[in-house]
Order: sequence, then C-alpha cells, then structure tokens
Amino acid sequence: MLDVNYIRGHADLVKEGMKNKGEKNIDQVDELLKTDRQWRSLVQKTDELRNESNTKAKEIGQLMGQGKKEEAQEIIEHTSKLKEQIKDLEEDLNNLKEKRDELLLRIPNVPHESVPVGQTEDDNEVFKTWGDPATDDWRKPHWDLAEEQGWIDFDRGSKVTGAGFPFYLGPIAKLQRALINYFINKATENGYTEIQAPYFINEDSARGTGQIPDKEDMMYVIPRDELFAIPTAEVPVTNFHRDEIIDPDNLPIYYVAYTPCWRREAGSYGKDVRGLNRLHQFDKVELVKMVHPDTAFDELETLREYAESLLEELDLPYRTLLMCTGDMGFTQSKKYDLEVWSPGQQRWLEVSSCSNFGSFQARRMQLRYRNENGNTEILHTLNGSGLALPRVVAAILEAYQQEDGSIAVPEVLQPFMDSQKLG
RNA sequence: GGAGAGAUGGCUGAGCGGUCGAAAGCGCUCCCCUGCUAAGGGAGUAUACCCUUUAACAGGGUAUCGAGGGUUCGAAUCCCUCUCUCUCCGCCA
Repeated sequence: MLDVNYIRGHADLVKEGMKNKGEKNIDQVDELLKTDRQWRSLVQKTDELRNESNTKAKEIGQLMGQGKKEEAQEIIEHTSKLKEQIKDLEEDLNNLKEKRDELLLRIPNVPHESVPVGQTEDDNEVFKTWGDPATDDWRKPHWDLAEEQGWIDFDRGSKVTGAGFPFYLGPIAKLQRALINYFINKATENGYTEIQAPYFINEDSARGTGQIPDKEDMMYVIPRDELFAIPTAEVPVTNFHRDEIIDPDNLPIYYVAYTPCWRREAGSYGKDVRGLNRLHQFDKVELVKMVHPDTAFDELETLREYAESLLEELDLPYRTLLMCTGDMGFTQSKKYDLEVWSPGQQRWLEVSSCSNFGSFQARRMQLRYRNENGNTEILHTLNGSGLALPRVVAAILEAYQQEDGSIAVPEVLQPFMDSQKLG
C-alpha cells in the first residue's frame, strides 16, 4: 500500500505508474482522493463533537462530585443529543474509511525510475548472461531422465494427491536435500539468519505481503480454520515483524528460510507444466531483507548478485532479466528474474525472482523503525529466491548428464551427497 | 477436547464507573550537583490520525489499557462475542 500523503502530492506519478503496469482502473486514484477528502472533513467534524462531548462529560463529573445534581442533569440532557449526532457521524466515518482503505489497497506500487517501461515479458531487459547455454541437442529433458531411472514419480503423485504433486525418490530426494543444505549454509555464511516458518498463514499475513486482495486465487485455502497454505516463505517471514518498531541498530535484517510452497497455478498448461517446470507444491529457499529506506536499492543489487552466485557455483548458465513495468506485478517497485538454461528443453526456466517492495509491504503491516530523530518510519522490504528447487534440479539433471548416460553431481554439492555421480 | 485464571505503556505492576493516556518502580534520554570507576537532585520518556503551522521544531484535537460490539452524559473499570496466554485433566509426534 502506498502512503496516502504521497498519493495526495503525486497523483500524476501514481497514475503513470499504474498505466505503465498495465492497470485498468486508473480512475481509482481520483476516487481515492475524493473519498479521502470527504473522510478528512468528516474526521474534523466528528472530532469537534467528540471534544464537546468529552468536555461536558467532565463538567458533569465535577458537578456530581460537588453534589449539584440538578445542574448536571441539565447538561446531561444536552449531551445525550450530542451523542446521537456523533453516532450517526461515526457510521458515515467508518464507511468512508473502509472505502478509502479498500481503494488504497488496490493501488499498486509505483515502478522505480530505473525500470524499463513495457507491456509484456518481451519487453523485459536482458540485464546479464552468464555461462554458455549449450545448444547441442543430444541432451534429454529431465522428465525422460528421471522417469527412466524411477527417480521422480508423477503418476503416483497424481494418484495420491493430484497433478503437480510428484514424489521424489532416492538420488533426487537426496539431491534436493543437498541443495537445501547448500543454499541455507551459504546464506548463513553471508549474514542471513536461518528461520523456520509456519507453512500456513492467516488472512492478516496474506494481506500484509499483498497476496490479498491482488493474488488470492494463487493460494490453497483451508476454509475450516481460515488459513492459507503459504505460496512462498516470503509471507510468514516478512510478517514475522509485523506491527513492530525495530531498533535501527538491528538493521538490516536478513532471513533465509526453507519451506515448501503451494500454488494453485490456475490456467497453466502445455510445456510450461511438463515435468518439474511448474508444480503445485515445490521446495524453495527464500531470502528476506528488511532494510533502511536509503539502502533498499543497493540491497536489491546485492541480493541479485548473491542469487546469481549460487547458479555460478553450481556452474549452471543463466541470464538475469530486469523486469519491465508491465511484467513485474502489483507490489514490486523493481524486480529481477534469474533464469537458468535448460539444455534438454532448450529454454530458460525462472529459478529466482528478486524484488524491492520499498515501503509497500511494510506499510501494510506497520513494520517500522525508529530513525535518527526518534521518529518512526516505515521500513523497506525485499526478497528473493535463493533458489527454487525443482527447476534447478531439472537444469542439473539435464546439464550434468554425461555421454555414457550417467549424471554427475555438481562439485559444490558433492560434500552433501557423498558422491560424484547420481545413483 | 474439558475445567479454571488472566491479557494495562520498553519491562514489572497499581487502578475495578467521573478530575486516568493511565500511580509506583525499573530501564532509557537530557540537565544539575559531586567527583574517580559510586551516590544524590530535577526534567523528559507510547502509537496512529485530523487541524493549524514550520525549513525543522512546536501547538490544538481525536482515538487507542488484547480485538470487536453494547450499556452510560461519562468505561482500563460493567455486559456480550472473539483471539491469545497460563494452570490442571484428557489426547498425542
């Protein structure tokens, strides 16, 4: 959520940002400002009446204390009318406030000036390419490899749960465990605090990070207990400090969390969902940062570089995209995507998304710090995958397959696998 | 799941219908005194929003004593609902 004060002063910038993000209801800004004006004038009126009522109530208290009951009674008659007026006004006030907040929640974050303006994924900027994407065509796609060996069982996953919930067996299960360990160890060596988070979240948390109201269809719901299965560790971990005021000495805060992630992925089809490309449940190691506003964009660069270093150490060719305004989503002000090269499929697969949300998430969740002057200020939040497992597994299977049909284990994972070969 | 107790400011903890945004203590900040690793004195010390005003400060008002609703001229105090915490029993990795 944006700062209303900011919108009041920069309505044009907000509208332009919405237009660039491909939002349709740009009129909402004007509607918001109108509602905000109405709300404020009513606040003023209501506060005045409340003031009068409070003053009279105190007088009554004093008169009662002095035993002047009759004088008190006169004032009581007057103030009981006041009370009704206040009640009416409060009802309007609540309605306006609700409408204002509702509109405010539906206005997206403004893209940073360094973000390229564009409409679709074709307008994303290739920020960087690393390694040599192998275009020789003898390599098999990972689903052939894994099913030949009986390492991933999609069919039994479908039987037991449904499509997109595979079983991983033997060497692949171990490989995933190795990746998780490698990712978490590396992150903690780089200053991140390891944190294990709940896998279900309540509605307030979903609203805090912006899954509600924008993206609620992406989540699995547990209606009986009014909970959601987490679509990413970002949600519980960022909400960890919700409604808190952080001591500036403790900034910046870095967390690394491994969790499964659940996403409904409604509307996906075809090659996008083949094999491990897109699942309803997958494992991910997530990085979350809470930082001083002045450092947020520098922190985004170090976050990106850190995520990139993981792919480099795994020796997997990748490219980094700077997402254009139209492709980056509701809550972000700037976002990079890291895509690993899948030689068996001859295509890029997204394995990390590093975003700066500015104060957008933190304002929703009242996540603040105390600045140099002792005043409270909204923190800035960032997060990035480091990394999402299944597509990394897919890339490893494909890129590390040898001519003799065996699959090598990336060097950095060998200590965790006690082996140089899979299987 | 059953029975009971509770939720107050950074912390401890009073208040149980009026002068309470809230005693006291601790902690923290500033000042004074004193002077050697201590003690004493004073002042300040929640958050959000609205208005006025400012370069910044500041001032006025409103709301908030777990959350929401109710009673009342007036609620931290009374009533209802919910959430959470603790104790005991049951169940369980």
